Amino acid sequence: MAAALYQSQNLSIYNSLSGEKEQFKPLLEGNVGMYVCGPTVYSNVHLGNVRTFMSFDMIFRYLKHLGYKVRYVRNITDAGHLEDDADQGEDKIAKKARLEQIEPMEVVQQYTIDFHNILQKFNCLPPSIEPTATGHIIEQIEIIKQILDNGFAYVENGSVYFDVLKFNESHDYGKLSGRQLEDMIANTRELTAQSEKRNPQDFALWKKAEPQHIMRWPSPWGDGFPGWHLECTAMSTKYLGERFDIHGGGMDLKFPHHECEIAQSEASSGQNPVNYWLHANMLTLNGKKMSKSTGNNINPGQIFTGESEFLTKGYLPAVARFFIMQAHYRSVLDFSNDALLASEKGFNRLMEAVHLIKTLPTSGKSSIDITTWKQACYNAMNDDFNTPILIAQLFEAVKYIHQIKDGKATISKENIEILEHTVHSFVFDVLGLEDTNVANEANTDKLNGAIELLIKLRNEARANKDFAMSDVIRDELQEMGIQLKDGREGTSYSLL
RNA sequence: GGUGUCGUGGCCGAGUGGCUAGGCAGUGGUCUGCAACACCACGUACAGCGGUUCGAAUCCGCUCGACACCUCCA
Repeated sequence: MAAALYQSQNLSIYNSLSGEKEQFKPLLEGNVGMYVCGPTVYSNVHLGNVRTFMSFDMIFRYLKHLGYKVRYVRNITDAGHLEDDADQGEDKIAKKARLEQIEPMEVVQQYTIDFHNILQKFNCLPPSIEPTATGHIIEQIEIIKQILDNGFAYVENGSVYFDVLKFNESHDYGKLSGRQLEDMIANTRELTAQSEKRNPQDFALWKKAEPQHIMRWPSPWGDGFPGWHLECTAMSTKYLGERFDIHGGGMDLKFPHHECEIAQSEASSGQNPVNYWLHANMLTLNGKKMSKSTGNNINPGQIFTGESEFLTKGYLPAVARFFIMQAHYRSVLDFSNDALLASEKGFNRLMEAVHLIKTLPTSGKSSIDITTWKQACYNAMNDDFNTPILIAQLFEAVKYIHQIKDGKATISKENIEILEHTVHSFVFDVLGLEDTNVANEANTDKLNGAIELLIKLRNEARANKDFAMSDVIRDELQEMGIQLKDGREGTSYSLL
């Protein structure tokens, strides 16, 4: 068996916990456990959500490409996510169900399906395991018991709260987000409502269900429902263990959500749960964070149709994915129609070149150093998944491909296989860009014949200097989205 | 107010002490019946001010500005 790629490639990852790039070394050689916080399914995903999941999809894909066996767990939050983190307010899903007068699980089902559909359109691979919060109530209760036993939580009127102050005496609450508990306390606003919590920094592990609350489960503390932060701890522990390699999520979950996860694990199992914390940055619109509540957002489906005040036309999902991959996952990226337009052109140029590879002539010798180029692609990805640099390298390959085609460079049979394989691996497998030509393959033969005929007729007209006729054929095909290209070796076409 | 990130050429967007990022747009050229497409060539930019250094967009300080988290959001 050939050695896995990861043995020769030196992957380093920016770890939010240390604030530094670190060499990646999984706990168990050849295996990676990765947990990513999934959506709360109370409304349609917006494009900002998609960016995060797409970023981790790319990471998942690259790890697999390197030969790691990856267990990728991404949850569905279908209970327990309250409207604010002060542990007040209604459950988001229950509220939606009340407003629409349907069962909470209907809400969950509807938006889970929407979530899956959208991610599939963007060519995101499904995770290895996609657990739901409501499916893991027992596990959550068990963790609460442990935290209580260890003295880091207290019961108050049927609810259980995590005792942050107590925890901070022996542990470091705030190490992920770089906060000091003292600062947090000093900056806490006065709570108007009287709280059951001993301290405003404390967070709910289990909330007592009021009689009208429909999403409820029995527990040692009475009927209630689990706290939002606890779900992720329960599910990651169950499927990846008390310690695992990678935990990801959006930047906005760093505090308090991920900070609380660390605290819960340390307070229950005594383990610092995660080796590498990864945070994907925000996607902005008009320079501001996309947000469901302010209306500054765009639904992914609108990108395909162009039905949005922010867009002049629709775009292929692959174009949107290419646009997102052109920025580093840790950078803020601003979404705009102009940027998408530019990406569309670049994407098309890349695809054209990819399709040219199999038509290239080979020769005995290569004038291009393919091995060095290939390693440059890996170096880009090994440097904290730097997809913009990878894409720049892919455009280097586009240049090579044209040089070879024009006879300005040569490539050996052996090297062209490396070129083709590498380009395909990175474009399709790692970046997850969909081949725009494949979709039409079924009709290609018939279409091909018809267009070839038109090309033949047009060229006859041109030979007879009947340019009026030849231009009609050319222009009307153009209208239909078929572009004729007059080249040195005759006329070819491409679908726009 | 606290914490953090960032400010790159017309636009998007990498990089990070000395060596071309890349894409889009633009200009010139090749090709063409004319075009389109395609390809080739071309841009020395890093908020401002000071400092460190042989040398800084890259390090340090200050100023200005933006964004994010602290309060639901990926």
